[in-house]
Amino acid sequence: MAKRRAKGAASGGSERGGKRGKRSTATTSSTASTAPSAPSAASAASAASAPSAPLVAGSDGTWADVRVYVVPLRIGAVQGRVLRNRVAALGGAVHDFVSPTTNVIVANLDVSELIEWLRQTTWNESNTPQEEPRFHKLDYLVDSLKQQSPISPHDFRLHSDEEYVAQVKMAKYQQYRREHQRRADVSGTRTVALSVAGSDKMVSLEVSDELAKKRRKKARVLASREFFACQGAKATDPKGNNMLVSRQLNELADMYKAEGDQWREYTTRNAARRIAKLPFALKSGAEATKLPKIGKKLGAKIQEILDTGSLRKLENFKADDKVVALELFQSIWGVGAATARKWVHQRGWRTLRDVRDHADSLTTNQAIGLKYYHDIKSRIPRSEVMAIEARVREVATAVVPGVALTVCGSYRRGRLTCGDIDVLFTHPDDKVAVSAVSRVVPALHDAGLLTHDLTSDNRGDSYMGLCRLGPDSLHRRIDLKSFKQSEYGCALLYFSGSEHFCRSVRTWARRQGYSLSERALVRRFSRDTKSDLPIPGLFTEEAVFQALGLKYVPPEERDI
DNA sequence: GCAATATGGAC
DNA sequence: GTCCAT
DNA sequence: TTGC
Ligand SMILES: O=c1ccn([C@H]2C[C@H](O)[C@@H](COP(=O)(O)OP(=O)(O)OP(=O)(O)O)O2)c(=O)[nH]1
Ligand SMILES: [Mg+2]
Repeated sequence: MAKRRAKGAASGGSERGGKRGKRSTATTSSTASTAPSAPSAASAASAASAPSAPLVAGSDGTWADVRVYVVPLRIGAVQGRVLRNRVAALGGAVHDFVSPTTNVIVANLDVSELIEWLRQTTWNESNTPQEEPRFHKLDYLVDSLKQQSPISPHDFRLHSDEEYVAQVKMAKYQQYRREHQRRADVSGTRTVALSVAGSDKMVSLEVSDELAKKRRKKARVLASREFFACQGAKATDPKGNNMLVSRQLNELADMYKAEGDQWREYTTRNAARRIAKLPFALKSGAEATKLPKIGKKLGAKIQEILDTGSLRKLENFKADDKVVALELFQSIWGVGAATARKWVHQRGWRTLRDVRDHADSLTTNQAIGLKYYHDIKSRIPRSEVMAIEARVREVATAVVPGVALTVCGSYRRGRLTCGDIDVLFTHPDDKVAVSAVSRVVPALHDAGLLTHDLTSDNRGDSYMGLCRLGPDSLHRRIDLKSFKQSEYGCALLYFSGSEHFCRSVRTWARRQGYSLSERALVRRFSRDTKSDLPIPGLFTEEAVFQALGLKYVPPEERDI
């Protein structure tokens, strides 16, 4: 069955860095002698004597939390001094430089000039605001100072002001990407994990790795990890600025999937994910094409959505009964793009009834998928997963003493409902570990929990099938997999997903010269060894993250 | 022209 | 090798 | 569909 991907709510990441940008060396300074124009009549001078007014949206109406930097361009010395004194007199802080605590930046520039200023400035740890500052035009500060009663930025020329902020944010985002195209940090250490006798706990040690240290010299220019979805830590924009766009692109991806167009699906869905997490509203398709992996075609589609609220290409797909049927058929477990295409285009089928009427042309698994179509489609409440886990654990420990099992997948990521149950098994004895599933499966059948097999080879280390708690419960999809303890870190990382997270980690690994599978992390043929070199000791997920130079991400934050 | 995760079972 | 799955 |  083709699982429908998460709706526009997911966050995403681009795994391919943008082009390398030249770094400007210009530095910002409050004493910059660059103010080009003569002081015009300081419009702010007349702003005197007003009581407090808020400068930041949602502030408490005082200036206490306002820490402002005034860009010293197109602002005369006199006007600048007056503004700064005024803010200070009302209790706000005035910064001579942009600092980590600056939260308001005021500039008497148009957007392109401000973008240029951002570009010309070398941003580093000491001058990059920790929280996204608000950008405002000079008028904003002047008017805020002038007001008797408090005004919020949203009351003030809402449209142009928000537009200004959005454009600047995009420029800053791109600046950030450019600045972070840098050399990978090859740590020169690697992790060794030791299993502790009589326990399934393991200990990680970091040891010096002479090989890695040698490699440090040869480290090539690699993408920076913060641009990978698996390190993004960015959730969907809570304000839902671009919901309309991201939802429709995600639906378009569903249509491409229905047609079996894997790569259009992939790019479109990633675009939808990344747009969903932008912290500001897209204003045009052209603006969107500044994001990596959003090119001309997607830009035009986004523009159409912004203009008309809908996308003709998507509407056409949705109105096409062939496409609707393709999607329907692929939602049967065991039916993929090729089979659906055959049924629709060669046999003219359109409904589940059509499929049911030709049951003889189904594979064994498809027949099961069709019979339990609705059971399999419905999501499993977390509580039911826990009940199934308890039964599996009970049976498994009885038949394989000392076995350890972990329910992974969306359950481990903390989802309240799950599409299926994904269970990993291991055991301190490798021989027992790899045979765990094949020993447990017959016992689960005997216990009445397993009802249908979707894998027939029952000697393997992997099982797929249906299970149910009892005659009043729905049939649920369940996957069981066995791994050696030495593979368990990689196995947990794989089986816990999400799919997008998994692909992101593996793409990152490949960029670093590794290949990551559910069993192992291997260094791809290093000249010296002439063949692939498995990294030993990856008993835990932490060890795998560390070996890859990634910050550990708990399962709950992998739900991207 | 090619890669975009990596792997395994069924046929 | 293709299809389908995770 | 995008980017190299
Ligand atoms: O194409 C895929 C699909 C899945 N996986 C991994 C990640 C995923 O988390 C795990 C289990 O897959 P499943 O399909 O069960 O996804 P899930 O994350 O558990 O979500 P659901 O609630 O739909 O089961 O297998 C992949 O690597 N590639
Ligand atoms: Mg699952």
